[in-house]
Amino acid sequence: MRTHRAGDVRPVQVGSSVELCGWVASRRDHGGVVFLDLRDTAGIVQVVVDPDAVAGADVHGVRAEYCLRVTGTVRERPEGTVNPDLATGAVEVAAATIEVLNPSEPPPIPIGDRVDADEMLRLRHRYLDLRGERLQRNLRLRATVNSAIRTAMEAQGFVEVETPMLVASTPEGARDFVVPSRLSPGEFYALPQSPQLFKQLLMVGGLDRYYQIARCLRDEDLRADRQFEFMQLDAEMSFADGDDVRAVISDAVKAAAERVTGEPVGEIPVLTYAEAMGRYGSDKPDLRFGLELVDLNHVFGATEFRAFQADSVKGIRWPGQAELGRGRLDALIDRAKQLGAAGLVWVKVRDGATLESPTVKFMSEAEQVGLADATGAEAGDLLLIVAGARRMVDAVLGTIRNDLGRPPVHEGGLHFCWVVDFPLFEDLADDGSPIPAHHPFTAPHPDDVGLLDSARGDELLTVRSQAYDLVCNGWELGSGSVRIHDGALQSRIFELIGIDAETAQARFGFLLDAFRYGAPPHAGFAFGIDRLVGILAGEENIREVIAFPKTQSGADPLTGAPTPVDDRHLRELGIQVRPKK
RNA sequence: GGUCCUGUGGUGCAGUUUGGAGUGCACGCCGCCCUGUCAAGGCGGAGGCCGCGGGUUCAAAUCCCGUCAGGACCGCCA
Repeated sequence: MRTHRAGDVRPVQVGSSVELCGWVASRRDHGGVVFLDLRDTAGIVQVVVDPDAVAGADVHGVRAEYCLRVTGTVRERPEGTVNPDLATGAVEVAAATIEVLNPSEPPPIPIGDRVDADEMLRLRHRYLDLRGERLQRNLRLRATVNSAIRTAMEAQGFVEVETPMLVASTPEGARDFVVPSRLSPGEFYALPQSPQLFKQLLMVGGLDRYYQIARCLRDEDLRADRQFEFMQLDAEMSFADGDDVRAVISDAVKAAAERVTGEPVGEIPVLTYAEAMGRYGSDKPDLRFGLELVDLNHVFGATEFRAFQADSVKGIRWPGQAELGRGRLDALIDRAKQLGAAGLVWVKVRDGATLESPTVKFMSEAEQVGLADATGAEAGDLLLIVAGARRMVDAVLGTIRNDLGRPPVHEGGLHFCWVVDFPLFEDLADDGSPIPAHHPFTAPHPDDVGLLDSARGDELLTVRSQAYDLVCNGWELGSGSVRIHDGALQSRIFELIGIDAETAQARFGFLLDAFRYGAPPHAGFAFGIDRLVGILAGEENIREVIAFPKTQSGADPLTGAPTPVDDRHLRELGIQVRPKK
């Protein structure tokens, strides 16, 4: 039907006949001459129509988003009418014939690079929104990322294996989406939260290096960076440790980023969890900006200032902000309190390193000097200090750091980092048993295995694991770990987290059974494609990189999902729906 | 489960603080004019359950209560 794509027409085609298909992006009808901007997936080209000379449809009747086939001749634009904003702006197509392939009603949302339509309308008419530059660009970028990842993984000997979508439900982790079984009424499949167990079985099965761009489903509340269903690069390696896995994943992520941006991504730095929390107050630190947390414990170790007599005293130096007004300072204090701190002390640094604050009078001379030294304070800076329990101080200052300095997603380049040595347990349950931070197959750090037996209570929370996260610009892209392949150690972990042998066998028996047959040491990783694509596309919201996303309440305004189903259908499944309260 | 923001012709907004006639802006739509525009321009026109329900009031887009929808966040996401 066509010889070229509209957006591909260039001066080399001047003089030749072309046949183009696309949509009317805009029309400018001057009566005696009509300009049509014809859009297709490659871009826009200007078609010039002389109503008296053109064959086919009445050009005055053509409207926005009509689907057209245009034949004509490419010519240089007359002097002074070149449009530098268009890739095709040096040329235009003089129309010989115009064929209306399909007319269009006036579109309910504007189509183009402008993005001011209500998102509900955009989703309801997604097929129109998809015609616009933004989603076209984002979906192509996404395809590029997928392709680069596949190429990189295959080059390293990884085999793509598909795992089932109908799996067994497990009580751990996120809420499962559940699928009723017709052949076993009253029983249910779950949709996979991830291929976790299957990929470990593939290792036992000798596949050695597995990967999959896998769809994962979790029935949890949606967010700007979370949908019910999302894609992960899921991978697992045998005879490999965390370093091996991180090297492979770094390679794939870098390949994707480089294919998209054209810029090399440098070596990805590795931080320990303790370092990330200590310096950035976050396990997903945004390394695009400074404002690092400064430890002040050595300065205020013997202080008379009651507010600073605490487990941890830390601060942030905010350069050049000493003129901040009372209102902003009070807002920072409120923010700190809202985040769980008892308060927040601000100190303004004046000329000659004089400190100004309602609290300076409580600090000794040596403490004031020490504070200025430790933070590297210069005249004009503002210091923000929080004291209290160590975890709270880090968390509060980490959040405030992001409040103060975090740039929009499209600014500041790409700053990946690995965070390693995560704690094995995130907290203690009410009965005192530790709650796993990752999943129960995560191997403890080799240096801390002894602690599993000796540690009591809170001490267990210091046990490190061999779990690691990949972070970019403050977004958690994904996580992985070295898995336990030793049956005795696995039993010990189950015991610690309060899963007795019987329960473990009932839930994970098939995996534990498999591990009895010479399971290889293995480690793996999974990261979210949607989030990576979001960052690379400069989008704050992953709905912008998904063709057909759902709203925050889990609805699809286009198809109307979710919907009720027929009673007959329910009866077949042995399901009765309870009336709403 | 919770906190906050938003809801006004087809679209994007202003109007809500301080109640007084559906008032306004831009885009789009319809008609006419127009041979170099590119978000074309000119003239004219149509188009409204102010999300929905209730309350207060002589009077509600505006104040109050509830509810629905969308969004941001907390909880949740091993």
